[in-house]
Amino acid sequence: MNHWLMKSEPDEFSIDALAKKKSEPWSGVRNYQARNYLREMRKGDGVLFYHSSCAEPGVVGIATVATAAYPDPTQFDPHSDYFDAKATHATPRWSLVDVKFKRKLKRVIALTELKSRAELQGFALIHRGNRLSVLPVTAAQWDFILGLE
DNA sequence: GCCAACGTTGGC
DNA sequence: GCCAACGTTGGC
Repeated sequence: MNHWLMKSEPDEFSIDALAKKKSEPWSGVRNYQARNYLREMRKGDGVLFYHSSCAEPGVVGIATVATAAYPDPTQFDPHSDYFDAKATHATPRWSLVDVKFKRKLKRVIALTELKSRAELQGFALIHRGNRLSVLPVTAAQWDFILGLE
């Protein structure tokens, strides 16, 4: 099993929204590196749910990858913000996975706290300038972060 | 294929 | 709201 971190703006889609919906197609990723990580995901992989662009950015919950990657339907929808005229059903460009709620953390593990930990200095999230919305997490990083809870 | 312009992300 | 980082686009 692999581990990942997925960012979401809580004003758009929060951990509480995921809790209500149980499972959600993670549409709208339009970055090739992030897309490639989505394609590497397997059902059952662990996901740290991260709130970005908000008062307290940080890890707020745990989710599970519920499906392998499949074509993101919003790329074919001309009415969608995520429409991509260059994508076709024969050659889809963008992928998504379904993400299933597991649980909220007892507290927010803030970005500032993650940055302060020597154990996480190799963690992609805390590298300055990293804007990827989907990131790999090592088993050691996963265990350490959840150990902070 | 280079690279300047532009747009987006996201912390602060 | 600012701005640094950086991915994408498009002219050449």
